[in-house]
Amino acid sequence: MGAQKRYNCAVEVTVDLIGGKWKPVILAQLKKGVHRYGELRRLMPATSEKMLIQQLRELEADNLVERTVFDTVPPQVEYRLTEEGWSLVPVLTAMFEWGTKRADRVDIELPG
Amino acid sequence: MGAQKRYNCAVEVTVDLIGGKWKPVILAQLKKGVHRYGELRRLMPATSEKMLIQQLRELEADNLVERTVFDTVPPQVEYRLTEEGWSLVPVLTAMFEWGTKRADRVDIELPG
DNA sequence: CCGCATCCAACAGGATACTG
DNA sequence: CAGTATCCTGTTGGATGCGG
Repeated sequence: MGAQKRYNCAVEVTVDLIGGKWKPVILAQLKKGVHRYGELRRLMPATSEKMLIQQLRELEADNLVERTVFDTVPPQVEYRLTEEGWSLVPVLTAMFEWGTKRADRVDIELPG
Repeated sequence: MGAQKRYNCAVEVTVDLIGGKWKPVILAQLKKGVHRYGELRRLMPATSEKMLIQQLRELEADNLVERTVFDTVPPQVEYRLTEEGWSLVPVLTAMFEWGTKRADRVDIELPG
């Protein structure tokens, strides 16, 4: 176990886990609260189904997100942050706040 | 001006600018101080010349990094954060600290 | 020393159609 | 509702060699 990969900087570890286009966005949404699959889809309309489910699976494998299935009809699946996921909040918050300020400076429109 | 692209979340703006495998690492290195090109290469041995120069150019174009050329023999080029780049420090710090703790939890070795 | 040019492999990501 | 399966494309990233 451990030591499968070589990192020269702690930042690389973080990038390896939450890098990519969508993971930070998914986590930021889940930071606001538990969400069903369909809710996430609506919150992230630019993401394809494939990417969303794929990234969710990877986040689950890395123990950052927890998936709960309710055996109902119709099916219901909830996603929430794990404790490890919650530990990412400072990163997510910093990214959200910087993005907000940058959007303001460069005149980018953001919803809400 | 502005409004070239559609974002549904402020986090997407940040990912768009400092996403990818190397930009956060480059910025984290420059946060520690001004560095020459060769120094960055040694600090990031896993990066190819092509990627390093390419990412530096993009960071420069986005006004996060400033490039200074000294007309000497041999040539000397310094890279430093711009004011806009410095505004990213909370993000970089959060990523560094989370990576450090995660490495500790999962038993990953980090230099220094 | 600080790059650029070229070629190539791998993977992240997107479009579409289908299923329990 | 919550996914799967398949196919396809663009970007990321690596290797190598050359140039001011």
